[in-house]
Amino acid sequence: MSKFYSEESKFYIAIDCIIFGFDKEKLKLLLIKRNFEPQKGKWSLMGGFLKPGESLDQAAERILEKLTGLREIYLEQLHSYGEVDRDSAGRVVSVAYYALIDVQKYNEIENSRYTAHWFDIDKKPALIFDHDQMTHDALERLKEKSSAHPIGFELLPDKFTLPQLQKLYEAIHQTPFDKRNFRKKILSFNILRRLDEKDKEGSRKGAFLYEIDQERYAKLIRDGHFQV
Amino acid sequence: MSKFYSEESKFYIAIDCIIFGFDKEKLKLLLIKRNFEPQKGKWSLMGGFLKPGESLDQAAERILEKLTGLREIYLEQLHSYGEVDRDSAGRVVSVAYYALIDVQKYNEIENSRYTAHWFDIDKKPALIFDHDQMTHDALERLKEKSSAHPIGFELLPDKFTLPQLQKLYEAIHQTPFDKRNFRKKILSFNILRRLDEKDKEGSRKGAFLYEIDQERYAKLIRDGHFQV
DNA sequence: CCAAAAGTGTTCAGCTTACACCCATGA
DNA sequence: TCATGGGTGTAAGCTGAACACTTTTGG
Repeated sequence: MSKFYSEESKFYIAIDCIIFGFDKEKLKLLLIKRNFEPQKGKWSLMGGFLKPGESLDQAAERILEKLTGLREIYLEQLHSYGEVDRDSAGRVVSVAYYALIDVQKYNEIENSRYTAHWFDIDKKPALIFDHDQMTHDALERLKEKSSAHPIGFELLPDKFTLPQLQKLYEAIHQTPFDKRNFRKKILSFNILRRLDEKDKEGSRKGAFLYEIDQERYAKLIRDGHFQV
Repeated sequence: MSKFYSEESKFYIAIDCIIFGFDKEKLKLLLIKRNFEPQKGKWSLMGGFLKPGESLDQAAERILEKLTGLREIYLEQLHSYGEVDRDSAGRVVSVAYYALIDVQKYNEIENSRYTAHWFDIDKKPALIFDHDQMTHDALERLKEKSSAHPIGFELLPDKFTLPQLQKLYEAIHQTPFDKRNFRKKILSFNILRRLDEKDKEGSRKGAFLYEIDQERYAKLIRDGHFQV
């Protein structure tokens, strides 16, 4: 099989997942207490090692599912990290992926294999190795990406209100938006259907729930004229 | 050293470089005739294997220098490719980088170790493995990146004319720009100094040469208000 | 009846786009 | 003198940003 390359060196390849969530108020990050050495007991991103029979993408899906139980999640490769000393226990090149999930979907699932916790993005603890760097890079990517592609919806439940969507974009960009301009912009894409139903959690008056018109949404992603 | 991970699998890690150039007319791609098996004699991207003592970035720099003799080149990680069967000779995960270089600088260098050739981007031959995919992805990234960051200048010589710069942006975006609007926009960034010198290669009249005001250029990159 | 969040339009400035003619020069 | 590419300004439309009041309802 590898007869041509046999004099070359081989390396461990890890996959690390930056898992973003949103709980109607704040942008969250799912972290685990590392249950193996080195650095056992410290907070870290969910990760694992690449196995021979799987592609990088498949490994990322496997690792994400192992923690959250969820499949068909928005998952995108971020960057590969290859400093020689990045992992204190050996030479490991890590390919980072970031994922967007609806916190409620994860919370419904019993998961006892890991000690996991959702942290507010601005209150996360220091992480092992270069995981802080990865998290920072992922947030930057999320900012860019969510400006030009309607991926923000991946973080919300199927039904959501416009104030919730706005809070999400404000959390990602860490800056407030004007309510009227934001609504005008979002509604102009014509991908939301207003339901005859209100969510009264946030206020006395209640805010209308919306759902995505999947057909128009798919079309918008293809044509790509989304710009928040 | 690796006592913690010793039951995990290891992999070959390759670095492949998508090397873009510009020759005052067209966007080019530097390819080599592969001089080792498998697929010896086919056109491919310049690549090599990661070695134990170097980071991914260092490996990319080493490999780029080996082909072009150039250091301090614009070089950025693109994506990692990890399909199980992407390399027909074994399991290899490849981390792709793209580089921007001034064709003239490369041409001045004698290089006999490789059979290399600059291809017009739209006339490149079919490449081995998933290198066509990598090239496609790199061009997309270059489009995005050059819209929001002034990296186009990396592809030009120290002195260049505005028609040349425009041709470059047209080549990258594969679409024509309006001459007056393009000049207005570029000059509005205040990062170019017009010299008292003309380049007469392109026309009878000759076009003024410009050079970059490095100070303002660095400032613009920091502040990031560039938008073509 | 009051507090708290939801919902709703208009105006202005700045940017993007479209567009046509004269200039300088070498052959 | 003419063919070729270089250089220049203005007007119209569009988009993004700023801004304040009314509505609903639970307590």
